[in-house]
Amino acid sequence: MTDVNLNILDEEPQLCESSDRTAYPPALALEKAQRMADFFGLLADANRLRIISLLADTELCVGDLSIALEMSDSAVSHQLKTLRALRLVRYRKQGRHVFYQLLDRHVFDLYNTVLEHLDESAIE
Amino acid sequence: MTDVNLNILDEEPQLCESSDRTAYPPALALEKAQRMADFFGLLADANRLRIISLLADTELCVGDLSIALEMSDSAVSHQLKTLRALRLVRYRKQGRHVFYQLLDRHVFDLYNTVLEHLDESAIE
DNA sequence: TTAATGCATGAACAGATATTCATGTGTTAT
DNA sequence: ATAACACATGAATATCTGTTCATGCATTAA
Repeated sequence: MTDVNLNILDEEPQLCESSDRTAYPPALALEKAQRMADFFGLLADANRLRIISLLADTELCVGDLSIALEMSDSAVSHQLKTLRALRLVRYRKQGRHVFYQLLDRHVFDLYNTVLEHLDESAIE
Repeated sequence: MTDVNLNILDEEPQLCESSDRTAYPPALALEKAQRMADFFGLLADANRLRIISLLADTELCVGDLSIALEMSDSAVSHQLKTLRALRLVRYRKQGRHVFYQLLDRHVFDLYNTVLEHLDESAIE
């Protein structure tokens, strides 16, 4: 209880201020990190997640989504625009309706992974 | 090639504007969606991802991180504050240094999942 | 043809967030 | 004791982002 260093790996570099940046383990490249961040950012909006959850199971048009999610048509449409831009959804036009469907299953896998994670451990 | 409805499931409800919200499949509850969004939001910042990538392999102090990532001490410290608030990192004080280490492996799993995903498919 | 519907979109606005800057606290070195 | 160092933090700032509002376009209904 007194030894705070108890469970720490002892082979840690302990560089501490070598001031030579190359002495440190290579960090994730900023550009790649930014692309990952953008990807996670897609899932970092509650309404977008709810749209994804619906479009994963069912093909729905904009009006359907706005009713089911109690959002405005415009808000839904804007969200779908971003999902479209990243090819996460496909859509087909039928008359004056536009039906959307989730295209990228990988995104849905991630969605489910985190959903289960939050169920077991209250992340807060 | 002419049938746009080719690969669409035919048992789709096609509700379209039933105007009864309960007629639609239940959307992810807004509160839960928000918690998921917050979780993804944690990973939606390039510098935070780079911090996570370093702390997953190595125990480092604030100064180390700021040098390795070419960020200001203050910016790093602020980021660590948010990671700390969510119990994603542990830290131990040693003299005037504070060493940080990634605590939540689940986050790192997600990190790696997306990292690999971006490697194979250029998401843009 | 005219009106109404479904959707898209640009601009404006509001809220969130990451960084910098200034400052404070505690520790080590001189 | 005094100075330098490592880190934390509040405030201010700038940027990003999601929604609303107004409008436009295409399609269907009257």
